[in-house]
Amino acid sequence: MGRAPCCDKTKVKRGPWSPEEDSKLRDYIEKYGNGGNWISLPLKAGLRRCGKSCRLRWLNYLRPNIKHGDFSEEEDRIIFSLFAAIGSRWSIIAAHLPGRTDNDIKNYWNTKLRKKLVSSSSSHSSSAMASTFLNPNSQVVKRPLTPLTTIQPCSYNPYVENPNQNPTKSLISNINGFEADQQLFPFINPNYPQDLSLSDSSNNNNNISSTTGFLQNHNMCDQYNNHNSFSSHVDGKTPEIMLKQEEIIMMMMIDHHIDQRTKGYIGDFTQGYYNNYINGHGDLKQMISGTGTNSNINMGGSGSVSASSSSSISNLAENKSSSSLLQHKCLPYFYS
DNA sequence: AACGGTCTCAACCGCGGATGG
DNA sequence: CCCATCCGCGGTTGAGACCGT
Repeated sequence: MGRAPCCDKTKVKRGPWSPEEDSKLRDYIEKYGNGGNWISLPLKAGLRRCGKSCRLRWLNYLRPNIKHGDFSEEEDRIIFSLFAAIGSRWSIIAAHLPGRTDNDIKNYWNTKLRKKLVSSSSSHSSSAMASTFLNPNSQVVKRPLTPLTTIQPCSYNPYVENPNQNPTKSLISNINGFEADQQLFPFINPNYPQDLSLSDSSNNNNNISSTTGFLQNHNMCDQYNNHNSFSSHVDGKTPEIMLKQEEIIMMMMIDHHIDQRTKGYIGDFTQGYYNNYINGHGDLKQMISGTGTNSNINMGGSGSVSASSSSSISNLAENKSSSSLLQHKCLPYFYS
């Protein structure tokens, strides 16, 4: 039994909005707002439309200060950075781009940016990132593997948003206890040379990028920010944005970890956590055992977190293979 | 000019979460 | 605590525009 429809589809108009309908909706909202209820708005405004359709039309098209047209290179960089950090959370990404809607950004990513990414990555020795991921024994990885046996403090947190740009919405504020854990996410290489060229002296915190809000000493995001994204490395061989397998896994684990936090699990992000996670994901295990590169991973600590109620594990239980997780969280980097 | 393939993007769909009775 | 309702989100669709032959 499916969910009841939000309105009677036979009694509402669908498809493109006419100028008259736009005018009615704009006039009504400018006078009365949405009255806290989109469902009843169409009736009050004299529109034969579904409330959800009105909401969408207003948010994506009619609302003031909507920016249409081409995206700037700076906007591209911000989208790349945020997508790398948080994936397809379009509404959060949109919050960093004044005037842009989540729908716009989603469309832009799907039609333009992803292709840009593919064409750039494919210019590196036949899609370096794809081959790195899909063929674990690939020799494309030039950067030494991160020594994960050493826990290094890491200030990167993909869920931190620039407090200067977006004071209203911060995921971190909703995830109790998460702040402390960011120091336990060592999926960056702390020894990798940092490029702080975008440090903004006008910013009170010189470690925060004025454009993206990401802390400057995060390898991955800063390499998006500080270079022409996906351009050739100086040595002409190593795409700087390349993710290592353990970085990918760590990103997935972080997502998993946050999911657990939101469900009230408060265990540490540790060796035990890592082992539980990997053991719960057969394909990851296979990927790792196939390479041997991560066999000495040691997350430090001794605590452990049950993985049995995470959304990731639930996905497995529902026979959504963890490849779908890979697809969601990782493959956007590797489309070829 | 005609046609077919591709691209774009506004709009729709359905789900999960939040909220309030 | 349960249930109904609404909101907001991300994924998907499809009509029209565009492009190449």
